[in-house]
Amino acid sequence: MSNNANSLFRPDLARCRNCGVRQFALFNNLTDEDFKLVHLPVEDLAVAKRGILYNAGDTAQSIFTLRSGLIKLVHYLPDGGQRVVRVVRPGGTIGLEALVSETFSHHAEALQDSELCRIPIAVIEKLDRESPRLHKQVLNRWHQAVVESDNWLMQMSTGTARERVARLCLFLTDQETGLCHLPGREDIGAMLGITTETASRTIAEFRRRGVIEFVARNVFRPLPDQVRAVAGLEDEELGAAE
Amino acid sequence: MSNNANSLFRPDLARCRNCGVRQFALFNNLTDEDFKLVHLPVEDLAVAKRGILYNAGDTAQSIFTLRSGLIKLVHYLPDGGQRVVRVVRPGGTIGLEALVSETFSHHAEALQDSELCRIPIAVIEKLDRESPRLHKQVLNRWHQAVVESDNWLMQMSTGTARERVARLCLFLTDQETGLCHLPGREDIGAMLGITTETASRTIAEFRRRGVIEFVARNVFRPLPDQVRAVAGLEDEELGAAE
DNA sequence: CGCATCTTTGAACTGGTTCAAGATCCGTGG
DNA sequence: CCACGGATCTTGAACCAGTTCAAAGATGCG
Repeated sequence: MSNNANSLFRPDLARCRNCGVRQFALFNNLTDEDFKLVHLPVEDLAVAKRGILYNAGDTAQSIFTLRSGLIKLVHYLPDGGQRVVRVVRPGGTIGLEALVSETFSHHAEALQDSELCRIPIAVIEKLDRESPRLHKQVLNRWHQAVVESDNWLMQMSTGTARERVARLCLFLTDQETGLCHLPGREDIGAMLGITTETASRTIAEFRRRGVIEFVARNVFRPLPDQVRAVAGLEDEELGAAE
Repeated sequence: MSNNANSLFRPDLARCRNCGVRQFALFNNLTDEDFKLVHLPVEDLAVAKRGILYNAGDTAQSIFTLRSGLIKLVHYLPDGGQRVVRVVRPGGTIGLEALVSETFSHHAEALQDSELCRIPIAVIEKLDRESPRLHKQVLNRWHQAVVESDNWLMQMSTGTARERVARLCLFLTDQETGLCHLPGREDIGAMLGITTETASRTIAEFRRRGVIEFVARNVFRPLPDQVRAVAGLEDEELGAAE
């Protein structure tokens, strides 16, 4: 909320060009020309695990790019339960609806400690008008959101509990380390449309059958072939955004 | 594919302004100014029930606005089964991905005889560049797609079979007539992630319990309060897009 | 009329839920 | 440093919604 123009936040977009977050970052392919157009502040922002980025209905004046961590977008059900509608990984864009709506339409909560960039919609709107490149980027982002939404439905709401958990493992596996940080069982339930008990049991079974190896609390090393087999896909790619 | 500039299709966008499809139509709030920018053909297009609008992977050179009927967007599963990812009602936009991708990413098939407008992406891109109004519209449409995708997940992939079928009834009920045209049981299954048998049984049960009244083959009159009660919502609105 | 397709219904089976009791983890304060 | 208490995770057993397999009606079309 507070628009502190103080030293806490790195100003300007200059840094964006060298952003560690590869192709994904919203501003990745802008020219110097483009950057000259903007002098509005882009804030660095950290959200701790379990922290709320925003709630549904909050007035929306910024969109966010996720640099590291993991954010879940949630709808609360009439009965008080929750359903995870999508999970955003580093490089993803969060809260695009700010560009067309007064308020956010989900609850955005961190599943892991996360770092983000908060970009005021004024910046986007200006660039959107004046830089064809960014304009295309924005449309792309939106497309991305639809694609991910559809995939989420396919992957996480279709098939047996075993298949879903396996797909979630693949989705959450870091290509670099080959490790998979699972969220709490309750979150898993809300993502897959199953109960926490079933989530727990299924994971236990995977461990017994050697589909995944225990590494640390809620951290596992999936055996790729095994997991894929259980997930019911043999060739499809999953995980790599884009 | 064939760009017949012959008499078969109404040219120009002049008609769009008076389009029967109310607020929803993509070009609803353009000015005369805007319209003057375009002279490219907008084709009328009819697709019969079970007809294919496009397949996943088809080269995408147009987007579509649905004037009447009902279109399902489908993903085929590795095992040959299908999953309905979204259903578009009159006023909705189909194939937006054409604006950012070479190809369509779903299969689009008519659940009922449907009438659409095919709009070449060149038209959209031109207007998008030159008319801020349409530009906003396009973003809005994209937002709409995400919202509908999320809702679809919530409504059709959450809760018991009874709840899902009830929600589908509400979704498909025409406010004008109060009637609900249900698609084939197999389609219902693919929409709700249940088997055709369960779909059939559930509908039969609804009939017995007087939740819906039989009108004609696959046409029912839902008792609104009853259905809502079963759907597990008492106050929420469902159905009215926007 | 006759064949193909779709829908309904039945009955056995099963994956997942539910409810309940332990086990494990973790922060807190003594 | 350890012991306590709350939260989360695991496991068990009974139950039930939904699946599966199979067969009998409908419906529509040439």
